[in-house]
Amino acid sequence: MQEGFGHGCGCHAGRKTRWVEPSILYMLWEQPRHGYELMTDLPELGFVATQGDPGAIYRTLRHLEENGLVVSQWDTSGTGPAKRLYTITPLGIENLQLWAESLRQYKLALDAFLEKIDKIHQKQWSNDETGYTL
Amino acid sequence: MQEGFGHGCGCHAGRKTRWVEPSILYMLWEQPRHGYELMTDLPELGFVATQGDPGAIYRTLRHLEENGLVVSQWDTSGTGPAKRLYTITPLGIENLQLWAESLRQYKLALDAFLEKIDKIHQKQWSNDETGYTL
DNA sequence: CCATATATATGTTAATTACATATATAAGAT
DNA sequence: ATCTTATATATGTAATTAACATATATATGG
Repeated sequence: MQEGFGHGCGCHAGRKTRWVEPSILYMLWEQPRHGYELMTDLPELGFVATQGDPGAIYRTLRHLEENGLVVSQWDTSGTGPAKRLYTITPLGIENLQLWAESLRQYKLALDAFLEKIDKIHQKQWSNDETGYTL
Repeated sequence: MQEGFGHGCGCHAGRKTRWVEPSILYMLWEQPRHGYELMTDLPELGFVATQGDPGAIYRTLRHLEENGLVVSQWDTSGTGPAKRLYTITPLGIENLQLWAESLRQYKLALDAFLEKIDKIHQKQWSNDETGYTL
């Protein structure tokens, strides 16, 4: 099936853009962390909901490390199994700034679109040419 | 290869979220149009860049029609080959309003994230603990 | 020694993006 | 006549992301 929609009627209910990559970079820019910490703390960022999707975290971290945007070292202190402590690199910070720029551009487009889309309600209630109601 | 990135260094340069579906629904809410018109006019919306990607338009239109959000009729008037004229349905308008809501939620998260991410520049220039410069 | 919390990692499917190309009709130029 | 161009719709496919499920391993507490 090709849904990702909700009510079986084809209506929109849940496409998401989580921006996992810039979110992780930002958290690591604040301070070095390990994967599990990122997984639990990212939702607090208010931007990504990665709870129950640890795959997104660890795959992204490995991708970032392959490209030199973060580095990791094993941390055997503390309780529980060994953890990788990830640290952002200078290249990673540059990359995060690129993300910031492109997200700002993105915001401009989104704001413009929302302003247009706001007209729907107005017209819908004031001028019902179509003859159907919601 | 797994890039989609720019400089061969793994840095961000181009992930896009075009929101083709709500954009098409909005254009059809303004007035009935045919596919080619959508393809050429959508970039003016400032949100999607679908020039050179007609596939996105026609596949989305068929998907929308399958789910009853738009209907089409052949238009043989005018010059050139016959064209399908697409019209949004009441269900499509409801769907567009769902999109509007979720995009507004999305905007809130994006704004919050951008506010945080703005701190990068400040800290980078004022307090260079790391010892490297950009 | 068993359940639980911590921690990392892999696998799979679906959806979207991005790009390329195929098909067909009509108008205008040579 | 036919060649090029503009119009118009449609299909194919690879790459990326999202979404979900599951596997592996270590330490702690009962």
